Amino acid sequence: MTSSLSDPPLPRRILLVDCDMFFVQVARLEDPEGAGRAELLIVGGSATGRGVVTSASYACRAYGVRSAMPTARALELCPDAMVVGVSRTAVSAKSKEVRAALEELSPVVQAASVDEFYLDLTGTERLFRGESLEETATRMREEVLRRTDISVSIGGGINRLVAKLATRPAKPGGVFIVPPGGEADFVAQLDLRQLPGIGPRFAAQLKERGLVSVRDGLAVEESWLEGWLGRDRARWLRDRMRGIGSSEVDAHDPRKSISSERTFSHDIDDTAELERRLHRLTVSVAGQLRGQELRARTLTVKLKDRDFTVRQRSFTFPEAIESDTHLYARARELLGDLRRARRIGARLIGVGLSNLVERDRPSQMGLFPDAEDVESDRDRALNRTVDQLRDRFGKEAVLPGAIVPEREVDGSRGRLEERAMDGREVDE
DNA sequence: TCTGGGGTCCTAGGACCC
DNA sequence: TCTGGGGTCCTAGGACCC
Repeated sequence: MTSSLSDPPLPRRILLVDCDMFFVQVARLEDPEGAGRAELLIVGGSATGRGVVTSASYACRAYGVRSAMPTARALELCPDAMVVGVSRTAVSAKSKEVRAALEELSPVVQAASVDEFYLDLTGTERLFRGESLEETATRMREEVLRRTDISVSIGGGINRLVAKLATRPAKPGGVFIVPPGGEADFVAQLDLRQLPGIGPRFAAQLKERGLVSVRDGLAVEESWLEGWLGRDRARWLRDRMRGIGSSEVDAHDPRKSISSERTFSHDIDDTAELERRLHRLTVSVAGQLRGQELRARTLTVKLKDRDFTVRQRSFTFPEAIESDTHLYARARELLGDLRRARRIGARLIGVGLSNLVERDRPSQMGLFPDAEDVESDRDRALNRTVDQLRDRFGKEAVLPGAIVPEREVDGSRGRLEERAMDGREVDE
């Protein structure tokens, strides 16, 4: 029964499970009496007055509303729409539910985003008793809906690219499988702009050269394409136009970065105020970092200027670190660099951590016992204690006095700060 | 109309090493 | 003494995706 080396390899069976207008569905489940009853529903931020559409119901899309569109614009197109927000916590919890349901139905599941999951069902042919991939996908769709109340669409094919492209004809709430061998014909019906990796900018450049559909692209000389794009990009495009792509689905794909950014309701030109915002964000991402038992080597601070210029500065530590104080001390310097380079009102500030390593992996270097950029065990113990305090008493309990002792603190924060500094007193 | 927040990946130049 | 080529790491910026 086991396959031998002489058997031809079976075609891969890759599915992409894509939640239909995920944020809208979550908002409706969270508020059945309000959002749940609104046919015309937009999920998006308007808290700052600078919000954009995160997701819109299909009824709204009929009016031309699209995600990433400024909410104000969406309301012009569709004045009767209800606009709501939805908590990240609820979205993330629902995403985990969908993933857990899929993990019971498929051997390999990789989350590609909060609402997309790749499945590799290669090798399940016998397990599913000769069921076609389409039948399997249909069964999964129904099972996910039953278990999580989330409607999904499923695309399938021999690789990730084709599975992803197949979700388009599958929507809304259906299944579409591209049969093995049918990839090139399937992709040839599309426009270049629909291929993942071809965004507004590249699509415009292609159009300038008369290339709009995949057929247009396939008709040009490859040497011409190489002359324009260079060998690597030309090859990349040629493969995509033929439906050729990777079929690797990796359930253990590690996280590569953690970041947080905020757009202000009004531009900020005051460096001290920017530092306060930066401090809050840094404490938040550092908390996420420790929560995932990671450390970071690279820290990046980002500003979006009033005129939408995005600038960033980053610093790589000799060793991966995790403590609020060390990260913020360096973040503050990076912000200083950015401010010196261009002193102008900012509409957004952000902070990111990358070059992540698992916390308990032995250090790669260990050669910098005296360097000021290396944190001590005591620094780490302090931060973990603060995390425990926050878990017990809420996020605001230890913010921000314990982290920035030089800033003014009122009496109660002062006491908390001392308890946090002592560590053992609150350790369990 | 006035432009979010969370990510991934790529490129290109400079430093540094062999 | 002068010159070079490859590999890796770091930084800044940008395209793209959901």
